[in-house]
Amino acid sequence: MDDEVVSSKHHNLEDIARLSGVSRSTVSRVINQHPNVSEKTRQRVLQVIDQVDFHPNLAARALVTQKLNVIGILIPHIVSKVFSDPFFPLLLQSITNTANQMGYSVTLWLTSTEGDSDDILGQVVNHRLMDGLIVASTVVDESFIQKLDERGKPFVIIGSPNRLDPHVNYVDVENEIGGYLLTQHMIKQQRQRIAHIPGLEKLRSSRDRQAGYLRAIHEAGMDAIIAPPGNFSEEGGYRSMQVLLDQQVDAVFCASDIMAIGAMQAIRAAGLCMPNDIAIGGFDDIHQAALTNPPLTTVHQPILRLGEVATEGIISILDGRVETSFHQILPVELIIRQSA
Amino acid sequence: MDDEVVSSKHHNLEDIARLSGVSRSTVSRVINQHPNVSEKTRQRVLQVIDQVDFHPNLAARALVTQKLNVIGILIPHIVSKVFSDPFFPLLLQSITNTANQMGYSVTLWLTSTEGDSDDILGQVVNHRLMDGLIVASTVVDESFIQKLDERGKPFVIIGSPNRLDPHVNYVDVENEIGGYLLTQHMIKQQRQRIAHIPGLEKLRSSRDRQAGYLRAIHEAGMDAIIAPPGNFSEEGGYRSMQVLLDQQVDAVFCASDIMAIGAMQAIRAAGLCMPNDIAIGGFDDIHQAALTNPPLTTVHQPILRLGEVATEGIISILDGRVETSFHQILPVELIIRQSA
DNA sequence: GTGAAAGCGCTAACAC
DNA sequence: GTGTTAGCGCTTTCAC
Repeated sequence: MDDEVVSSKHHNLEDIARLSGVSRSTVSRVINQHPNVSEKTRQRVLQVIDQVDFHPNLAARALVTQKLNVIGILIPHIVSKVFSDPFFPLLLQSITNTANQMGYSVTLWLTSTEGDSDDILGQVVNHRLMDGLIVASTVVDESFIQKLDERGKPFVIIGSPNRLDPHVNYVDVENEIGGYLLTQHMIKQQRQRIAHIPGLEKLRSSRDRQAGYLRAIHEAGMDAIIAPPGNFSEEGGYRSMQVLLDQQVDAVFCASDIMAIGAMQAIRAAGLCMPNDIAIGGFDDIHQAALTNPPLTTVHQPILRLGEVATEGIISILDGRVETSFHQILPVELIIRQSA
Repeated sequence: MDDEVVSSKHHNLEDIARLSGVSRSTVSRVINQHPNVSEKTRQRVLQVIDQVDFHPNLAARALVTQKLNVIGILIPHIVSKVFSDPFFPLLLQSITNTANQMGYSVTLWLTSTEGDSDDILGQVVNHRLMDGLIVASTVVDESFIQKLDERGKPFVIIGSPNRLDPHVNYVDVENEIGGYLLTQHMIKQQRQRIAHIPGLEKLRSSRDRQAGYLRAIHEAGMDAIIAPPGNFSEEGGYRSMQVLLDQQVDAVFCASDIMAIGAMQAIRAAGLCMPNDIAIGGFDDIHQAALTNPPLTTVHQPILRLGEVATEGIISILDGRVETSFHQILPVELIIRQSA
């Protein structure tokens, strides 16, 4: 009857308790590192746990603690398109790594912003298998943010929300300053007609970069030249640049490196030379930016750090280590290479 | 005492039962669509559920059913590097979309294959908040597969495992055939010195594509010319191509489109013309392949379908609708454009 | 420092 | 067709 049956089923606290000659509660205390356990019993229990390779049932724990140690990442985008930009992959990587290191696992939600999105957003908001949420990029409409709020599910936004609600948590980079710095750099280089290729009208990050461009242009008393948005894609950058080629520009600030790469192709296709005929600048400082010909002058944004800060932020909130809302704006840096 | 208290806490089955004047079990039956409920009570209960916006606690359900409706995706890579290729983003998208549609959510694990990987792999294997796992790409060593097996956690591999175990589930594409078709196409075009740029030695998909290349070359009685592996990166393709430029090749089959794009840059930088001087072919048929100059001849692989099949596969297993192991090899297609 | 017992919210076997 | 009841595996008072 006291067989040492090695069943294929998972062990539970009761098993460990029996095998180490203590009660369930004591085993629980050991696992949760409660102080009130004698060193001797702790060792004995730990040894049994190790021996049978026991891992507690997290669903059962969640049922009583009301906490799963799971965060969600929501990317509300037609991702196949956006993923041609390394921004999201890098973000995913830093979020999952940071979360895993802090003992959290990560649930991924990729939704398009159109069509059946309501269903999926509802699915996300009401999903009971997450403690909190990181929302990456803010094409999300206000109603979604409000739904999250009503559900009482903590969340942090990467990128600033369109309407700045003081109690909404977010992490962002200095988009406006980045646009300003790069444009200013072009002005200092005596460029006469400096154009801008925006990303996506409805994205705040895109609008902020454009605002920085405009500030520098106006400070210098120059005329703004704004191309059609390039949708943050290589082809988009190519097409927007084609439009600009008719307008005798001698410098272009693109709202992303990927668009800058597209624009460079258009410039080369037109038989023009960089940076002599046209200077070009990007934003992001993705890996490829250093490998273009000529190497791309751009604004570095700390993508990995963005994910880290967002993750640490949401986890602080979930662990109750932070009560106020937090807004963090990470610094950018002008990287001067040869394209401008 | 019978206050209609609208508390901010979550409702539970008991609440719904009370509000609709039935027992917990009946509510449970309604939610789980059991047949034995009268239409009248069903409607009443559904109305209450809708009214208070009730969503069952999945952790509690999991505790009794032993099933969470969660699958994990494991990508065992230094992802920042691999993600420059749109393969994984597309895969992620199709897996999450398919899973969500089937009522599953998806947990993401990105691990590097080096350093602390043991810890994370252990974390993944022992994580109790997943029913099954999709392992994307097989740099995973045998010991990991064995661990999964021991844990009894069902899994399916995308890409063939290095050692073909008949009871291991996997989904793959016709890598060998793709390599064969493209090489054969170059042979038909009278190319004399056809080289190959492999991806990553330890990846089976890479080796299979190379095997297809070799089969076609040998059938034609030609000499094989194998460049150093390009690591599936654009720079890698560039560098491998530089090596080939010294060897008077007139055609190159690259194991991925991204490497082909890098190779094209090297060819252009050498002042050579495509396809006249050198024909070039890729593998994947990523979006950018149609936009290169000249447009890239390549082998189309159904990436989205790969994710769908893998997801449907693991879910069939989890839902007990399939008892035998399954191996599916999806067809590829030669896409002839202008580069070869 | 340790154990007994209650209960988290749900499902399912069993009674009626 | 519906209600009662016994757990699923864990944490957490409360005794001792």
